[in-house]
Amino acid sequence: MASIAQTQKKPSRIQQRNRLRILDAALDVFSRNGYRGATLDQIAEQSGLSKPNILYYFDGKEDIHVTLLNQLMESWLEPLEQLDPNGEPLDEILGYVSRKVEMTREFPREGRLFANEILQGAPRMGPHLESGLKPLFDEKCALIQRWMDDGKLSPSDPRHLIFSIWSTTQHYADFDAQVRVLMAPEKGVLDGAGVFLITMFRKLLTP
Amino acid sequence: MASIAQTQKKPSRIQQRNRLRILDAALDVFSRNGYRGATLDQIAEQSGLSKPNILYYFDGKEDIHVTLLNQLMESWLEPLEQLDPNGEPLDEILGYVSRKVEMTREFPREGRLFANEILQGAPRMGPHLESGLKPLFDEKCALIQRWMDDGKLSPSDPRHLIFSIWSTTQHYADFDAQVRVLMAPEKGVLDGAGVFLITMFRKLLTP
DNA sequence: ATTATCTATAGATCTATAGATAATGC
DNA sequence: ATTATCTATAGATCTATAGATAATGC
Repeated sequence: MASIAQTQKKPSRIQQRNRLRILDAALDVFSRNGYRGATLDQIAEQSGLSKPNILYYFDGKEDIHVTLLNQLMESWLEPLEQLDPNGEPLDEILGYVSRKVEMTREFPREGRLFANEILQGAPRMGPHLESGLKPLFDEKCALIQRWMDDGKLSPSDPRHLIFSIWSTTQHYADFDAQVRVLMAPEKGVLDGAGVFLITMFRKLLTP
Repeated sequence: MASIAQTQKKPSRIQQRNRLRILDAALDVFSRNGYRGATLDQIAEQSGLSKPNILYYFDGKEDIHVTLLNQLMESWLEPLEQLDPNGEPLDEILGYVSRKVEMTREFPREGRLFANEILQGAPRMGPHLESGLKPLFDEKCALIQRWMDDGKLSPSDPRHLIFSIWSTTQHYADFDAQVRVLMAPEKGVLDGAGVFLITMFRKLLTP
């Protein structure tokens, strides 16, 4: 019962592979059922490992969850970080919208994991939001405000602008069950969404 | 142990009051923790009734949850129903946006309850979405499409338009924990949001 | 020798019920 | 008499650990 979780030898090949399998299975389970709705049994079955074996790789259910959230934060900030102060303002914002739509397409589970966490009041992510997201958010809001002051973008509140980009794009992952019912058997929902959203934000921001 | 839940005598005064207390407490608990994250203990404490007493009024945890979701569906459809085919198109849509912002302000718990349910794949609400929401959604999409065809509104996809109204307004309730971190100690966040969203949708839809 | 996995089970948490007792309305 | 509430606990579900065994790398 030499748990590896708290020691830090270099991880073996098997170890790396199994940790990845567990995290991938856990992402499925946590994003679909929320933290408390998820069970180690589900993660075990989904990953093909036994329950005790999972606890050999991680200190416990919470450890798995926290590991996922930490990874998530990084990939969540990245698209916003790419907003380039030296780029053409309208292109920069519309590019950001595009990237968010693509992330919704590629990482719907991550989006739902995040939504679950925030919906429950961000019990495990609160500090990360303060230390990681807040400074970046403030910086990019200031940048957008400058663009607006310079007349490069039609003026509005940058904070609500960013919120509306986040909410409209994430909607297609987070409320997927509802979108599916309402859009019937259609394919390419996200393509349509992308076109719509680019148009909307272009109209909003063109000076 | 004469449970009242499955019989249908006319409810006494005490009974009505206690059922309301339970439902109000349950709305708190379910909306904050999700279905599986909520416990009867929490609902009992929050409502001031004992756990067995709660099960005297309801058949079980699921019964309470389903009762809440049923009530929710009605109040959720109402603002959309009010879209008036005989009204001035732009005013109608912007009025709808306004009503949704107000609902976010007044019923944040209901919004989060709904978000939780959809996020988990709508296990208990799927049929309701099909039978209740879908027909109304289709009808109003057709109405908006007519307005666009008549040149009263700038053309775009009515379905994505409605999704974007839902997502931007609900965001302030569902992601409240995040909004709070980013908007710091500010008051009147929703007032600012309302102004922003009305402006955005006006620009999008003005022909 | 060390790393990885398994069986069995302890211990905590939760939903729900049994059965008795108190409160209320004719 | 009926309605409402309480105590006590059964039974299910879950996380986590103990302790033994199998697989792997020098």
